Amino acid sequence: MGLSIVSSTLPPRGSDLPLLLLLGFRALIDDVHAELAEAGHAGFRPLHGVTFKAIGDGVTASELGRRLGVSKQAAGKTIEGLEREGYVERVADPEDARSKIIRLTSRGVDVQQQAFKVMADLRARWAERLGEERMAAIEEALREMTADRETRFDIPGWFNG
Amino acid sequence: MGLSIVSSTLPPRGSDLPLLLLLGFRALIDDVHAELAEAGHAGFRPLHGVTFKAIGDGVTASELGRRLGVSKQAAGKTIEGLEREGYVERVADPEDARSKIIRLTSRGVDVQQQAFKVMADLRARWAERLGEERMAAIEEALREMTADRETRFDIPGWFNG
DNA sequence: CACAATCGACAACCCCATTGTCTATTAAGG
DNA sequence: CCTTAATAGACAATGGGGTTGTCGATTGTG
Repeated sequence: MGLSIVSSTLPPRGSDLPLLLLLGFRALIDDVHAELAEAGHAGFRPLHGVTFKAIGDGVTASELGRRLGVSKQAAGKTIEGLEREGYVERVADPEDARSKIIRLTSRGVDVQQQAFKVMADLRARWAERLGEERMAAIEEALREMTADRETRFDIPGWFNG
Repeated sequence: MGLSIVSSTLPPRGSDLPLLLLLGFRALIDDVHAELAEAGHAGFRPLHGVTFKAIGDGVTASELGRRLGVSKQAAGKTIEGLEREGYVERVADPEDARSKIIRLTSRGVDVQQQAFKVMADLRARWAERLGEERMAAIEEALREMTADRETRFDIPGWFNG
């Protein structure tokens, strides 16, 4: 393909920083899930990872809904799916008879551990190519620029609107 | 909150690189859309930006669907929405009577230009805080690590599964 | 000991994306 | 040419996933 007569307006220099961050993120996540798929977790999606992070050490369906930015009913549906695949379980809350605590099963913890390991491996691979110094500089810089922002888990709603 | 007796398994060092990239991306995108909202484009969502990128200099609904990783019907719906808000228009394809070309209106180009400008400004702000050298190093590193990946626009389907 | 608030479950609804089908148009091959 | 396959976009029917609304049970508050 050649040059088009009617070209789009050129983006100014430096406006592709968000895209670069997104591409980097996607590259890592894709590699992580490729590894997970090989390890028998083919159905595990990036969104599940976020849900796992939101679950943390255990939450109620209502709280999970709040963290994910969806209704508690929607969170319940998500949980059902993860429960069916054996990643999470619901146990009675000893301190509140209304609540059921959602927490990772050993299989869930296993996926998470594997994911963490792959991420660390990928980080090492990046460091290998970029040099440990540059790698650390990137991390430090990103930490600095995002220090005032809290980690939010409502990715789909946030992005899709 | 204190230390919980049952703590979650600790993520290994270096496994938070994806999260850092995501946080950085989100920080930038949030700031961009905050500015756009003030400029009268409150309904403009991150997903719309991706759609704009996928539209490029003009595409058919079918092609847009392929780029976004959704059916042409779904792409058509998205287009209707953007059309209603005056961001895109459909014009007949002079070379193919079946096709209608979707392209940005002047209003659409305006939002895009503004978004580009805000992104460049934010990049400058980052450079101010990190130093131009570090900023450039990050960009260069990300470019290097994502050079072999093509830019894909199927974000929602990719992430949500 | 009332009373408001919250938890999870159930039901009804809605939006959006999907598949399937249709006509019009284009491209390819004999 | 003329037939046949492929593609564009419109329309219809379906389904998944989200939403609101309601309910009984339980908790916390004054």
